[in-house]
Amino acid sequence: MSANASTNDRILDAAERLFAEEGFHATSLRQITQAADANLAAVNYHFGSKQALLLAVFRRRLDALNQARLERLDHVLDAADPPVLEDILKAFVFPAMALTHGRHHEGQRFMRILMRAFADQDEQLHRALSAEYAHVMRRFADAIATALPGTEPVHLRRQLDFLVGALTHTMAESELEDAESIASDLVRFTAAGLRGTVQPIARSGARRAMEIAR
Amino acid sequence: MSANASTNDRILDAAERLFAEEGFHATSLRQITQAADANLAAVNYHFGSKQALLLAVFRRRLDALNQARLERLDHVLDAADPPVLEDILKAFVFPAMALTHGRHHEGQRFMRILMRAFADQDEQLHRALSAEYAHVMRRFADAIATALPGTEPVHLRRQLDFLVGALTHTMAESELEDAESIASDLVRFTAAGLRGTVQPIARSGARRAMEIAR
DNA sequence: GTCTATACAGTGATAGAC
DNA sequence: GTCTATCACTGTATAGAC
Repeated sequence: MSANASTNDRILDAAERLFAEEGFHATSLRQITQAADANLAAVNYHFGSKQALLLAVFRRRLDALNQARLERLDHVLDAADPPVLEDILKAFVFPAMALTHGRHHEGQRFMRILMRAFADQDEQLHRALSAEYAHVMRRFADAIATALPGTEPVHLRRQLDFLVGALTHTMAESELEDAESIASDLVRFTAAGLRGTVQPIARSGARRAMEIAR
Repeated sequence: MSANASTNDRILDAAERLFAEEGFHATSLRQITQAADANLAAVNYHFGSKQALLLAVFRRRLDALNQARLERLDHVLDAADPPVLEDILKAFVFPAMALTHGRHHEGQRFMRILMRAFADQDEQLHRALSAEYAHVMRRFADAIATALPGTEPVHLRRQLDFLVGALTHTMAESELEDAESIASDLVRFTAAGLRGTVQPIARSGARRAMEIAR
């Protein structure tokens, strides 16, 4: 299958596999190009640098992940109004878990790179990805605000960061046997954390109107 | 001050500073030894490898951090019986935050390396540190179980992992201006998460005895 | 455009002299 | 203990072939 693929794709596939198996820095471009049946210089030609190659590997997976999240979120928002908090959180957590435990072993590998490189490295990659998927975070924050009216936006963004941290850490850490059970725990934990720390905004006209409307 | 220190310490100081400023892989042993006024081969002589040097840098800080955590935990457990959940969580979170925002700028730098290398790299460093400080995690898990009787141990360990993930992610991410406010949010969030997801153990003799004893 | 061969400066590590 | 010299290897850049 990868034999017929373009050089670009063969390099991406080989890089993802090797990064996950050996680690980013432990993998040399010579290993990658050899596995991809390409010339050493092909990496710099197609991607610019080793760092940029890593970014491309990420993007391919994260695009799919975040699209799956948003689609699931849409379904949740269509199903109930106001939406159920737990369902929103599941829409965020479960596609990530599915990625690591799909039938393709690649996904499982991938999340280890994700977790590792999410923190590691050059600041650039991290900031690039954060900015690229900021709109996903905002859509989830908005949805949660709908499910939990009266939430202070600043605190909500922070708490979403708590969730992201817990999720990535757990996924990279756990032995991945009982991933579904862990995901459920995380959703329950986060829902309780959010419900328990709702910061009602200072009483304003809008807030009072909302109370009346209920 | 570092002029009178031993070669070993001068290397550690220089390495910590440079790792934090430039990143681990971006820092060469030649830079470190030059800054430490030592010979290139001194690193391998004193520490064995660049990786082992990083581990030594970590250990020096984490020993202090976890000792501070445990001391504060002791005070909490002495102050009230059963202890207050929030106080236990503060004992875990605040020393970490203080480390990043101490008057010494080193601390702030350090936490960025921590977060980065905690995920990155060789599995070895990560596992080594996890094992080394596992007893700290257990003491906190035990304390929380005391504050929230009826908690299922398995879920508690998981939730502590949620806290660790959220903490490291947030510390590495946040702009560190309002660290204290973030730390408070995290404690409140985690406390709510824990209280909201207490999994009472299946009613057994032990459980019933506990209820009677109260 | 796509790919290749080759060169280059810099890396971590090590063996052996002092 | 410390230092010098040296090694194999790295990511990157470029000139030129198809």
